[in-house]
Amino acid sequence: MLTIGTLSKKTGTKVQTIRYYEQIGLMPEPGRTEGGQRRYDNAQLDRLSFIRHSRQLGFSLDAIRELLDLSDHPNRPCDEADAIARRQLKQVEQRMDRLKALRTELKRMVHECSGGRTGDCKVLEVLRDHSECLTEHEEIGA
Amino acid sequence: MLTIGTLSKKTGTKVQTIRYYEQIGLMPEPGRTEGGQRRYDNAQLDRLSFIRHSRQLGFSLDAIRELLDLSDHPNRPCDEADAIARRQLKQVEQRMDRLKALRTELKRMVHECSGGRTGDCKVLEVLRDHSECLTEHEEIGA
DNA sequence: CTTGAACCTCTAGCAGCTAGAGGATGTATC
DNA sequence: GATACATCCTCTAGCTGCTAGAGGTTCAAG
Repeated sequence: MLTIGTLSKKTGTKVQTIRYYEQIGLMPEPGRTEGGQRRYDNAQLDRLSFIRHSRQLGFSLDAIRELLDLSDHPNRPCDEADAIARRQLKQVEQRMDRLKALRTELKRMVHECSGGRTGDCKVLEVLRDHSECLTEHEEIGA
Repeated sequence: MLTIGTLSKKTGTKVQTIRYYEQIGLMPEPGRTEGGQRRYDNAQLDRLSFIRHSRQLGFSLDAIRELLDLSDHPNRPCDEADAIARRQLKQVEQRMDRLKALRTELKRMVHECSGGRTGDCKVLEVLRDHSECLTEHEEIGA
């Protein structure tokens, strides 16, 4: 019987976060002591580890919900899990591409700054005028 | 005299977002018609473009606030603007590193999935057991 | 039996918007 | 001048994924 604090330490998840996962139905409601404190078993520890690990790989809570669901039904074909992972991979690659463009632009900005007055600062100039950009970049909401 | 809708179209910013920027003090309060509708001038259009462009480059609203402030004082040395851009560049590079590790892991997951049942799906298996990971990855909150 | 760490619930906050309700204004056309 | 209708207004609440704090209770060790 594990307390929420133990679970927290074992998985590196904040206590509040565990309760949050329960609230949104990602973690099941655990048993309680007479006094009303949560007590977990190993299955729940595994589930939380799964969630955390998936989060580290960048999956959204919705995606994780699906993955958990698939994981709970070992006889279903695993195409879906595969598709979710592929989707995630694609997203990661897209984000990387965008970041690459940003890096190029930022490097150029920083490089060209000659250390004078803000009035002729290249950094600010570039920000003022998009047309100076050599690469395409659209980061917002990434 | 530009309406908020015109500003919106010219900068690719949602009307609501412009009002939000005003609310948090990033955009100045514009003039109003007798009826109370906002009317902008070109200086304000430039300012919004600056903000948007900075957002596209991934700067936080706080960073943008600083950059705008610097931009408003052309006689100050531009070290600060430079420092902000460097900071941003560093962040972008860190995010790229993390994404690279994630991509490796995701690729491996997807690659090893043989298309059977979820019960022996490699994707789910990897998520279940962090120790199978070949690379370090810590993405959460990135 | 007392102490004190860990637990409980509840509310509100973070970034950076976005959406919708419910109503007023501005402009073009007749 | 009337009408139509796109656009504007304010206000509130929602999104993701947590995180922090107030104010109070429970558990386990000594």
